[in-house]
Amino acid sequence: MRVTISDIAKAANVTPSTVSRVVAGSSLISVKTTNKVRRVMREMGYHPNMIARSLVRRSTNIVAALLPGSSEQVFQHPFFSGLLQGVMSQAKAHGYEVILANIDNEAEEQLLVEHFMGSGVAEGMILLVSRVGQTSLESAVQSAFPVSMVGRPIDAWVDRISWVDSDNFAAGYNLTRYFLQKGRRQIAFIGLVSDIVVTMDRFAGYRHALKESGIPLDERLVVEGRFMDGDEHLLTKELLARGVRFDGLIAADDYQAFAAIKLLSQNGLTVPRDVAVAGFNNVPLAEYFSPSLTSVDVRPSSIGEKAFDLLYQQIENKAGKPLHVIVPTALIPRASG
Amino acid sequence: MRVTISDIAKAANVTPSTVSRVVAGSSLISVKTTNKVRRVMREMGYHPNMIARSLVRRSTNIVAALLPGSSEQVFQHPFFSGLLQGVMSQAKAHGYEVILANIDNEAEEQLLVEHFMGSGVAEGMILLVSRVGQTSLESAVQSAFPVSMVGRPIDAWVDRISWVDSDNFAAGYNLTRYFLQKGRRQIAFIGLVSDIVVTMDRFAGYRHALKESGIPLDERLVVEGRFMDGDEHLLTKELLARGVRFDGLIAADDYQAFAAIKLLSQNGLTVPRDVAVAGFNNVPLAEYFSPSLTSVDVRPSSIGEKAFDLLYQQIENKAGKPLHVIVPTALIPRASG
DNA sequence: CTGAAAGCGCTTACAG
DNA sequence: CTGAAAGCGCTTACAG
Repeated sequence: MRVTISDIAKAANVTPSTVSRVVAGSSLISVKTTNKVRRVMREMGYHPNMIARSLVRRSTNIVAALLPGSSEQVFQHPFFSGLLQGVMSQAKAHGYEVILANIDNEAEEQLLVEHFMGSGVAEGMILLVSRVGQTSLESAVQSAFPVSMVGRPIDAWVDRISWVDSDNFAAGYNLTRYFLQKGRRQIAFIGLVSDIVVTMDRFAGYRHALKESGIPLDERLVVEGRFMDGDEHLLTKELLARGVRFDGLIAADDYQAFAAIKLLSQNGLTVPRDVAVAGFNNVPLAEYFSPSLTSVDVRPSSIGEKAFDLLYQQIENKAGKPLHVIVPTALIPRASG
Repeated sequence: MRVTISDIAKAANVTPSTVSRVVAGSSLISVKTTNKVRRVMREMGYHPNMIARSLVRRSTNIVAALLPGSSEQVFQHPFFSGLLQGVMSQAKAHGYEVILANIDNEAEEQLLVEHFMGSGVAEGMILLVSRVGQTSLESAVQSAFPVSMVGRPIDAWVDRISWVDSDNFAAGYNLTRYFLQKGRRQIAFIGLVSDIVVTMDRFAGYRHALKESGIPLDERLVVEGRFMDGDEHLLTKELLARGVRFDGLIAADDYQAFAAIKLLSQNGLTVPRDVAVAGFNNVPLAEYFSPSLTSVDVRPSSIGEKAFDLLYQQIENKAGKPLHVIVPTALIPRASG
């Protein structure tokens, strides 16, 4: 049997109240009593039961982190690992535990959100999700349950919830400008997905840079589609199938860029000589790949840290207004373009 | 204020006991009462407080997963992502939540283990750690706190604790045989670390295969060292510095193999023509790399699933003996050798 | 400085 | 089939 506070109280000839105060480090208790109780606790191997404490304090020091999708690819994507790492380091710094949950589908998302709001286990939740329009958040927002999310939500939600995002517009703009300055003129953009805000923002930056340079947007150079798990090359395949010449290629994600480089070389095109290629996320592989990949570091662990910080602020101050943080990005030029 | 079981009881004109039974789905309660209570619960938006429930049931349906190291590299290594994915899918299947914790250093490991054993939050813990000799487990094993770990522990612990491991000896053996059959004779092994059992086992398989073929082990072809975070190339650098010819190279981890290929080519050696190269873990990049990397799939998500299963068995049956599971590996031949 | 008492929100023998 | 009561292991006003 576990040793409880009243076991200690008996052994130390005090009441549970006193033991509790010693555990809490109260300065009310005399040094003598404190020492005696401490000794008994040590001897008997006492550990406070956090569940009981949580029940009375109404706080668990636990937050939930919800990861979208259970697909291997999503789970293993370095962006999410980075996010998680940031969340966990800040959680640890503030004495919080992190419950990790993955969302298999939209129906489950609703259930999970309600579960975490209702069960009293988590004091708040972080949605590691960029996809939006999530009705699942409606109840959370209305009941002022602390929530923060990664990725800017759609406009209607933008001020109702705390979020962190990269400056994806600037990142897309800068990357495109970089290619333009290197003399590229027919720059393709692949991996646009209309309900993934991140890709839309990057694309908007790309479009703006072209416009600024007086280059008309050629829609045949834009390939939409959410491909992963080894199907990323289909984007480039489609692009090639359109038969339009291009000398630059920007992919919404590094893995799509890797697949592009591979497919281009299979089609007799040399990177960067014939086509400059770049991606987003600066995954570890970007450095190892041959040619090494020009990419944009979005600092996922910083994003994760901020996501926790925003959540923490809401937990501390329930009345506070939702806040937004933009984490800057950094262009990492490498051999691919 | 949250709605509690007694709020529901009042509104439905029954006692808390009855509501509790309805929540639990007890068949004792009349259909009429059940329906009435259910309706009230729905109307008032009742969610059971899991903390209170856990306190009385003495079970939280939460397990802890402890991840070694906080370094980016470890956290982002696909092997650990795979492990985590497996753990989480089985946890979900059994109605468990997973608290993720990372261990920054050995001192913290001890604290974390004690925390999770003592606080009553987690019903058991999974150590996603191969490193061993861990005195931190002594107390867990003695108090019969459910634990499972990934990676075979040292001999003294092998029957005291449940664990899952790959058949690393066989994997090392098979990979070496594969190179031998392709006519390679001077096969180097890099990334051996004496206190990482995984690498020792892979190395033992390598040595055994050589011996079986009557090829003496040349110690100058074995490079020890735990390198990560971009320093992996130092292993190959050391190997080259020794000035001994080799036509095969086996790295304890794929990332070390990538770094090797890169460094070899910088030194004018072509893979696989001059040197066949292979690694372990079959990370997603292995397929994308140029040349694609021969590797060993260790099925990390299966390992994670088993690790949860073993833990679950102990939670269900505290008296049960520790169990061991070996997950088979698969050699994935690719262009590098 | 310390104690007695109430209470956090549940569950579950025990009665009827 | 339902209720009254005790209890899970803590914390914290209230008293002294």
